[in-house]
Amino acid sequence: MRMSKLLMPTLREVPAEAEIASHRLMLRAGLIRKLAAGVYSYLPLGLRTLRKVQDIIREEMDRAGAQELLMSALLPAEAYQASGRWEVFGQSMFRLKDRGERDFCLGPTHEELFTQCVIDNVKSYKEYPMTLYQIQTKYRDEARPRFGIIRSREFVMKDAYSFDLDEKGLDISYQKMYEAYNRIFKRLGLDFTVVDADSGAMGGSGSQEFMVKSPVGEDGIAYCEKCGYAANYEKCECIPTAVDAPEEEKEREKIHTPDAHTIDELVQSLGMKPENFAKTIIYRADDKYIAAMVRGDRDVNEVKLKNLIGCVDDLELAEPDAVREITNAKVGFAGPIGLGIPVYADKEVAMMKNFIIGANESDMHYKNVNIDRDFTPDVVADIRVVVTGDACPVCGEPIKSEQGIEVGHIFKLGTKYSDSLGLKYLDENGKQQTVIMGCYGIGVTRCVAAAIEQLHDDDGIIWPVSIAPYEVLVIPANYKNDEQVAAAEKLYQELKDRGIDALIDDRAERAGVKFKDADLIGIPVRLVVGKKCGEGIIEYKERSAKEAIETSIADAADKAEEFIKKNK
RNA sequence: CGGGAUGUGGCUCAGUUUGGUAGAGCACUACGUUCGGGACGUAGGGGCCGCAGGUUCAAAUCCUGUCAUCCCGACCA
Repeated sequence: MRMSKLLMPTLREVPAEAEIASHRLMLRAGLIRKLAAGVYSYLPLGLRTLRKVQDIIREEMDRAGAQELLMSALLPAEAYQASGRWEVFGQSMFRLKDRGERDFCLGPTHEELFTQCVIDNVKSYKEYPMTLYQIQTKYRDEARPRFGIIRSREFVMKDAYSFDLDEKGLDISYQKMYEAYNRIFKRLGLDFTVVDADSGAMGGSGSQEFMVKSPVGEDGIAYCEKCGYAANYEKCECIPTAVDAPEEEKEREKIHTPDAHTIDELVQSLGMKPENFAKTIIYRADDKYIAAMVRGDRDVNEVKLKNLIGCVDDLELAEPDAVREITNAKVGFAGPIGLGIPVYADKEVAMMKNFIIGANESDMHYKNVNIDRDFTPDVVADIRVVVTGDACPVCGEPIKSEQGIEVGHIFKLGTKYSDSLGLKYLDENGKQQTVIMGCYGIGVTRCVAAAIEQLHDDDGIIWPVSIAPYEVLVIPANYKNDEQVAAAEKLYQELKDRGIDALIDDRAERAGVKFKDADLIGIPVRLVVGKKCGEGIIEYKERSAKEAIETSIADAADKAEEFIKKNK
């Protein structure tokens, strides 16, 4: 491609709307343009990269035995009504009506459609196992789109669904996808981690996320350097630790604690440490109320709590009025003694001695409280959020933490959709069985942003060869020098003849402008035909390298090709 | 959905406090000089000052409403 003909509107200045590196660079390098919040157009360079990502995904999915198909993005309401998700999705679904006032939506995800497709078209158990996938545009009306392409309202996703006759089959299908995903992200040049993830209230034994480590990531990763354990923060199991040296149980005492309704204020007024307190937090789970207890220095993990109580829909902090009614006190003085709702205590609370709790009476707390003697929780379980330094649940070493961008998720769905939609089969004994499903997603557009987030410097993008819009960029340094231009054109032609994605900067621009743009758009190899052209010498530079090296014109194409092949 | 901020030419922003009829840099067009890390000079083109009301002799500027965008949080199959 000739740059003089390429729609590549690079920006010298940073658009005010962009906060993070990938967003800034995608705008500056002319990859995308915004149409509305969370809605972007892909310009030629951006599209080429997006396509290359898709091609890699396609190759690896096909290699793993999955079949590609394509569902509509425009879907009738009925598709989601049987599974109940027409309601569940609520505001985050783009809804519309056709001219006959029938309800439609723009598909946010396609579990139901794939399940229905199999129901309609697969007639015999002999056709299983089967894995289907598509690369498709999804629509979600995010409450808050952000970070450019990382969290947008229209995005490209690869979603795959496996259909198996039994659990053992699902394990095999899942494993194949696990391996395919590892190959895909490696080929995309991403530095990623696989973490255990939450599988939601609907159960399911396996769920793993592929995370690209990045400070701008929206998910927390807890990991262990020693044994390699890694989990989503929400999922990470917590090993309870006792803080107090063993001591005698003391007499329980009611104490006056005026206006001390936070742990901080209690610590101030009583001169104790946060870990001497147990906080009791009132939640509304769907339409009933429950209490959760964790140590004063811990936080409740709402995902764990939600899974534990089997709360399907909504788990939220109780409204202040409800708290006052339940505890007979101002907000901030809740405690388990005499509380009329179920109490879920964290394992660590069960290990505490002589601790302090709210007394369900305004401005009053109890001290020297002991579990079982003074109250008995209905359930004791792991319901807290992991913190850095906690013991690794596998080997006990201190846990570390990092932020990550979720680029892939593989998940054993089980029979959620096959049950609700009726995907069954007759086995060889004529007995009716339910098909078992898995689902596997990759945020394709998000991968592009994640790659840039991880691979850039102050000057611009540093594309890995596999997804670079072009592989080699040829620059005649002085466009008025006929010798340089002719040599550059010849080199460009040779690269193209070798099947390399080559780009030539044939614009009537000064060298400085061309170099700046070259760095910004991040083409992996740059060949500059300049002053030493007459001696048969040009400059070879890899975008990731600091320095350029001189090479003969004769060798340049070989050198470039070798690098491309090696890193593709 | 709660909190905060911002809307002025394609981009970055000044002008708003103290109303007086719109400006800079970059980009664009033409010519000349320059020519290996975003050149310089001269001359140009381009703006319903987000939108709608209101106050006023006069509104980018003050008031009311509304829309949009960004940031923090909540939410996130």
